[in-house]
Amino acid sequence: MPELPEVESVVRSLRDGSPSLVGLRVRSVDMVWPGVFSPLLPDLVPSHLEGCRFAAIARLGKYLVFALDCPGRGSLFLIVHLRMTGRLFLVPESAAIERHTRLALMLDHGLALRFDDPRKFGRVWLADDPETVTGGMGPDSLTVSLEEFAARLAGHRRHLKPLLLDQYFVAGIGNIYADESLFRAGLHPLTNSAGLKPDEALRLHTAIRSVLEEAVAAGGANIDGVFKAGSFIVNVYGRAGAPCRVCGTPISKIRVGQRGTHFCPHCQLPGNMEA
DNA sequence: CACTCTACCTGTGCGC
DNA sequence: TGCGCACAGGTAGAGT
Repeated sequence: MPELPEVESVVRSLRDGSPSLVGLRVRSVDMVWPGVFSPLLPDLVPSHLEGCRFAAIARLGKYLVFALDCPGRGSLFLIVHLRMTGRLFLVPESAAIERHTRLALMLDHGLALRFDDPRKFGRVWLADDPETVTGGMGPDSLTVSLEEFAARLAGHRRHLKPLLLDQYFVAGIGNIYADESLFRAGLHPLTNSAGLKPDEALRLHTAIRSVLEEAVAAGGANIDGVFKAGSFIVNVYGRAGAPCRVCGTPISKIRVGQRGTHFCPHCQLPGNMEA
């Protein structure tokens, strides 16, 4: 389940790895599953992409944004969201298309950029301006300032868990890091954002930043037997019934806004939650 | 504005 | 062993 740290890890490996994607030119496009471009008309994709050269790679929330230089048309952006199970990686062009391969871009030097996604949730866009795809998202959760975060919190009257998951509030947090951040902040997931005291808002901001920074440094999360992008060890996500690593109380699991939500009932006191 | 539900998908793991 | 089914979750969109 790629969230901000996992997406950042993909950006870094494609940009800073050897070989780097930056500088490579698209020679041809294999539209293995055209639906990946939905709702764009897939017929138009190859003619837009062929001849374009990868110039830069960035991350906006959970989106990967590839800036391309295209002969005769200037800049173009290829934008990818991995959603639940998408993976993006460089392979030798001769590598076989696999069962879950959805898109392959044939590049210079016998390389190919592959997008594999068993669940078909992941999506790819082409745009002259990435804002047409990512526009409206909140500030990046890795870099948002305390002042802006606190002001945004006060502007809503919602439970903290669904608020953190809302990409229009802050961008980049998913179910794993929402639960981990609330645990580190010592805040119950049903705490109402509008009633947060200044020190609680500070704790939450600090927790989000430190959790995400540690997870980025670790190359993403390592969730026992489920998900293994990197080596970040979770405290609550997926640990229902297991002892809290701080106090030993069994971790609780509830549903909040249709989402599995994990927390320590001792370390994360109900506070100002309603009901 | 806040919420809930549904749809989109398929691999996994459970109970029987 | 095998079957059926709940479950996992990011996001959009519709409905309450």
